[in-house]
Amino acid sequence: MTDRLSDMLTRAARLIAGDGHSAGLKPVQWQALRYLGIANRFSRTPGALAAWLGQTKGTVSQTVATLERKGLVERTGDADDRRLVRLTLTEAGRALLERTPENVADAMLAGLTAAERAIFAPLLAHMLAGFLAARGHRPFGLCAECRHFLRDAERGSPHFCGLLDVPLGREDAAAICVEQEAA
Amino acid sequence: MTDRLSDMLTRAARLIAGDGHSAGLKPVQWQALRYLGIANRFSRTPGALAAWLGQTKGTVSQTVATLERKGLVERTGDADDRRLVRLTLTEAGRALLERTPENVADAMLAGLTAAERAIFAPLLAHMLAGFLAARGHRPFGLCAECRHFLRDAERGSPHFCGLLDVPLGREDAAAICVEQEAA
DNA sequence: ATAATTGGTATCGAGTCGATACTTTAATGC
DNA sequence: GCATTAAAGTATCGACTCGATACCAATTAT
Repeated sequence: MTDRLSDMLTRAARLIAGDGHSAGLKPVQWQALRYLGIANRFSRTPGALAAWLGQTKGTVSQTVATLERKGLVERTGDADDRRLVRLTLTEAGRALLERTPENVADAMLAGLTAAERAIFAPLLAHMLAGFLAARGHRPFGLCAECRHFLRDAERGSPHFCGLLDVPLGREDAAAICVEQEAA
Repeated sequence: MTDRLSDMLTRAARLIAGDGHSAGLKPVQWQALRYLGIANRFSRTPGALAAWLGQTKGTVSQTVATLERKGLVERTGDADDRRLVRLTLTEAGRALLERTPENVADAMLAGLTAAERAIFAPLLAHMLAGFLAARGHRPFGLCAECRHFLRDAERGSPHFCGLLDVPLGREDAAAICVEQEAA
């Protein structure tokens, strides 16, 4: 029997994932760029990006190289763990990201009313989280919703990460993290 | 402000659309194959496939060529309109399709209860249909749910297509059609 | 210390993908 | 009827994707 829901979902997915051939970039490159715009500083590495995109390290390495060649992303080595590569959006990258043209995902969501979105969002979240957990992939949630997140730490910085033992700025807390585990 | 729903949707889309690297095929090839398994005979052409996948004719032409080279699909010219190319799954193609391994879209949907799916399906349908209409793309619905569909035609065949002026078998009626317009 | 693990890169080959240009066949306009 | 326009496909190109394999360097386990 033909599963219409599955086919519909797959088609929608293709339309969304295949979107982004403007400005001389490819869909994955846009997604990488967008990820770097919403990930906190611990998560802006090739490895985390690979986990987010569901690709191999090798593939991501090339995508990052291309973005660097285009002057949109910068790689810098980490002083503490010298295996790590930190990725940063350049000014050009950030600028490009800000004037992103129409986006298929957003266009689709725009067709839903606020009420419908309020029903849709948790369903999608549940579906995605269940899948990721079943496959042993990282969920990538908001830092502030993590069980290692310590709100209003006493010292300097407003918050604190109990896992990495590191102070968290306001931007970090509002961003996505590879290490996130739901509270 | 970061739109978490949009990012979540995009990630899910990538995971689904990027799935299908088994059996020496690529994701698009699987999707093309699957489409040919659910499309009625009027819709099994390169053009309709391009519309379904949201790609250009040129790209699809190559994908089809690859599938033909692999012996999974056959092209035959149409006698009436000699511009048309009819695509047919070969035995090998059909067999491969039947023992398809785990599918990300299905795996995700499996995480929902029947009740959740019953809420999710119409939302997704609404979202997708709205987007397609806004962009002037074909919706691709069930033949039997088309406004040109005439149930229980008097003569030989069970049903009839008022648009193409052609009798419809039971399989056609239960399949997806490029020409479909909701009743 | 030595092994195992982790984070990344290099290279390869098949394939994707849009863009452009082109061919053949059908429909449309006088 | 015949010229024009439109439609369906294909050919070719160039940049890029993508997994696979192999590899290196730094870190962590034993």
